[in-house]
Amino acid sequence: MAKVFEALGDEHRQRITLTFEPGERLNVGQIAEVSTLARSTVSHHLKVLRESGVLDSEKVGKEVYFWINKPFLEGVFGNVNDYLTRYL
Amino acid sequence: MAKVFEALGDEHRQRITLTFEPGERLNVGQIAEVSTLARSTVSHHLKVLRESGVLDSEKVGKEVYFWINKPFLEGVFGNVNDYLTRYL
DNA sequence: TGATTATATCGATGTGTGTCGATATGTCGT
DNA sequence: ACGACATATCGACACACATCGATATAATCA
Repeated sequence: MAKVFEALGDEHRQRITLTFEPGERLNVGQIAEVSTLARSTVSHHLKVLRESGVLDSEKVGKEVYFWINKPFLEGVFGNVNDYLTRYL
Repeated sequence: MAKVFEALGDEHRQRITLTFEPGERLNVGQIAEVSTLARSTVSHHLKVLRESGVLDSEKVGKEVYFWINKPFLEGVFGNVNDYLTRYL
């Protein structure tokens, strides 16, 4: 959960995360297209986001598809909200 | 709101934030005592946290007291939760 | 098998930022 | 006014990390 803040603390990774529309799956190339960064750099950020749990990924053929790990994020930010509401 | 993630993306700033007990107000010295960092470094992190909105502060005499900006955080993470629930 | 495409990794570079000690600013008490 | 204390700012340094091009790995197709 500390890693989530660390991952989303980067401007580019925030932008990448918000690129996904509901239920959408995108591969590295598609994300790199709408980004100003090099493909290798995008690949690096996607790795960070996946390792933090924000994104999940699956290899399909030669492409790797990423998507928002919604259940995980709901859990994390649910905890944050619980903490805040308990915090009188 | 991007700044909140940026502020909480740092390990030390997370620790500082969690140091506060409900309703508690702490000055720089008190936080520096329970931290391994130098006072000037703690002061720097507190500045980042205040500028992001996570903390609020007030000068009382020669000391500056900080506390969790709970309404602000509730708003921010409320938005995050709204976004997640709308995100089917 | 060889060529092409998609992605990841590697190596190098530059920049940002965390860190500290020292100094400056501001406040209280004497 | 002066000294003591709390905090902020400054200057310098070190290190982490973002970035890129080039190379490596993997998969599809001819």
